[in-house]
Amino acid sequence: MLPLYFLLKNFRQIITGFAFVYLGLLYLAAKIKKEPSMNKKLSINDIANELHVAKSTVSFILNGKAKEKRISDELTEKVLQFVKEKGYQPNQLAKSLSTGKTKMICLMVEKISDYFFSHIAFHLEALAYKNGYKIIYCSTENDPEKTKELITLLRARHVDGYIITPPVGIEKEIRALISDNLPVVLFDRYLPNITTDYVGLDNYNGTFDAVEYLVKGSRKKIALVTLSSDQTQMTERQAGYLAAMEEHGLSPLVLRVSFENDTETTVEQCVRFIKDHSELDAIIFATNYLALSGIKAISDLSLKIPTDISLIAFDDHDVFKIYNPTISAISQPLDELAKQLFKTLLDKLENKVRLKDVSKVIIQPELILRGSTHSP
Amino acid sequence: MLPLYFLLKNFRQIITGFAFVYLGLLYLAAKIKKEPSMNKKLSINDIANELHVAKSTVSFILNGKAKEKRISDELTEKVLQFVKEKGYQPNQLAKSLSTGKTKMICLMVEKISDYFFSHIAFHLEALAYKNGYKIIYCSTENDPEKTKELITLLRARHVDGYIITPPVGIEKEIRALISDNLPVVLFDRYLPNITTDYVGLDNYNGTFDAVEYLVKGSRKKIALVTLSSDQTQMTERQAGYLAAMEEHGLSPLVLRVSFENDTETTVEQCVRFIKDHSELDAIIFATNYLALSGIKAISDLSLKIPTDISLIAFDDHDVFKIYNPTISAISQPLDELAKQLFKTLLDKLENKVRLKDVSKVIIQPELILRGSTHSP
DNA sequence: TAAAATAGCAAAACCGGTTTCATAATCAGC
DNA sequence: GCTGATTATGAAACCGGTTTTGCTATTTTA
Repeated sequence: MLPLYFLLKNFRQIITGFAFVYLGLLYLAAKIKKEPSMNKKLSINDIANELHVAKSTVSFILNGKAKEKRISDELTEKVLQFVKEKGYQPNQLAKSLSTGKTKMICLMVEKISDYFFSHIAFHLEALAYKNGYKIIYCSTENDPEKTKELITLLRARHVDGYIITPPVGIEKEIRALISDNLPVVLFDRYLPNITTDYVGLDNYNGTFDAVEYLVKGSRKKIALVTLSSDQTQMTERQAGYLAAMEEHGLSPLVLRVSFENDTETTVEQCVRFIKDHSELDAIIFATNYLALSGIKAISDLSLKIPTDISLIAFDDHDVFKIYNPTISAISQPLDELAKQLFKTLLDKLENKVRLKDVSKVIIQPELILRGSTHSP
Repeated sequence: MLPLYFLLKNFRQIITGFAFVYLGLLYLAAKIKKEPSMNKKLSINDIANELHVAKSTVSFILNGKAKEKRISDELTEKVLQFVKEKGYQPNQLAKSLSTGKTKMICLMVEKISDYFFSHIAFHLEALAYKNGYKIIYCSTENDPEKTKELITLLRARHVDGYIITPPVGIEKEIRALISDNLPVVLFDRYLPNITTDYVGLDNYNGTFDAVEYLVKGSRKKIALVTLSSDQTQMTERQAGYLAAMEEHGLSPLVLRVSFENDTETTVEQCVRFIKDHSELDAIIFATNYLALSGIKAISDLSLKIPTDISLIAFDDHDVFKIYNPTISAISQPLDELAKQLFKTLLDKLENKVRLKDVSKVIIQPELILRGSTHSP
């Protein structure tokens, strides 16, 4: 107890001593701080100091809560004027840290350079921009391990929501996101065991209708060239094809190409496939880049499109419009997909829809008929 | 002085009173905090509390400064073990706020869905990933006003560096970035009045060599189809063409197409152009999408490639490899460009190179000869 | 006319990290 | 036995916002 007693007894002297030291330090600090004249960005503290107001007051005014917090019009005007003059931009990092919202969303696709994904990215960005969001993109390259790591990294950055084309094998991580109340919208393909928002194409109808159309054009030997992939969009496309073939009593013929093939290998495989099945009169390609390889193969074999063989590609491509002949496609409405995708996510982000309520949006593809198919 | 004196006199009692109140509050706070059992993420504070250490100590250990700060191996091990068990991920926002580094870079291109840009984006992402960076992309759509706003938004988010394909008219903003010591690498095109890092193609040589090649193949009437744009990459391509034509004593012929054209309009303009100049025996297209329109035009006119007319496109495209005939291209080495681009930026970000020292990297294009050109 | 309500703003706590400074304990040297 | 250096760690300031709480002066109500 003695030291405490000593303290008490000499309280005033001690305080006085400290006060002088403190003043001295203040002076020095001011001296030092003024010196560098750095072009440091204006902070809310600077504004508060310069105007001799509390920073809370400034914060309220800047966030449009002046009325609510009963701050005088006079002061409000003064602050707004000052901010406008100085061109103050609040630090988003600080804002994010305190609010917990980053206004960033993650776009995780298979490969950003793909025609389909880069176009979705473009449309999404426009929508995000309008709503004050920024997009971080990443490519999963269909690697579950890489994807898991990406999710970890993005969680550390506290992005507000996720748009993902999931590779199989990341069910646990998606579930973790959901159970932590982070909005996730799956896209293009889904994970069968996971209940969450999804936006995608009616792949089944796409190939089904394509087969129907070819059949009407008197094609009988219709093959499907697809990827050896168990992703839903691929299995659906195949299912649609098989169902339509069965419905018309035709025997299906499917070539499955490895995902890891380079273009040359795929072309070779197509060439052999077509040679081995000389009776073929039509091919449906399950993706646009498979179609590109297929076209090359057909060209190498000197077959005529559509006389010898009719073609329909899943997913449109700029090239299909200018190739000779032009190539028919089962087209995904890119802007509509992006729109639905963003709306679904935004509804969750802005709590217009409860997190638990899932929505599935299935967009209908459009069969765009061009020169590569006979009209019925 | 009286109240102060009163305070001093009753100091101990007051303290005791406060102590009890404090303890009571602590208890309540604990009660309340425990109740929700939220799955709130582990913070460095939680770790410090649970292990009864200061958070500074934890921070040092986690940042590999244990040795430097002479923290005992024992404690270090204990903390690391705990962190590993609980799977702690530090909050990047907090980290960024205090360090001033976000480990994010901005990729600002003309349009992310373009073949060229989306491929650059893909390569860049891979490099960024390896180095712990994330990329925010945005499309300028060549609109200086939009671009200015984008820069403002990204500055507020404190991205560490910028990779930009600049539209003309944002000189001031770029200068502002530079003078605030933010690394900026311009790319694909540059702003003549601004001294900063740049990575781009030798556009001049690209068209120059293309003309040379065509001339060697006995082509005399060589036209250039380009954009009516004053961006450097375009003016350079045109300059290379004009210089080569002059060198060979040939009279140049240039069609300038508006940037805002839709595909149909461009095709029409090409058709008219070719019709109006029936003597044409070769065309160089200044971009790959112009070439696509041009090919369509030529196909519509039933001209034979390369018999009637030879073709070379600036910037390769997947389609050029499969079109019949295949299309020759002045190819930009995408991975090399991305590599140099990222290296230039990273050198600045990691202070391997001083901010003021600018580097210009000019990549040589590769003339890829395919079916659309006669061999000399 | 005193008590209660409200206007108007300041102060402080908080978000989750990093970094500087302080302190206590031990040990070497004079 | 006192001083000074070293070791090992804790406390606190800071980054720049948001939000809760607190305080005073005035106005309204009983």
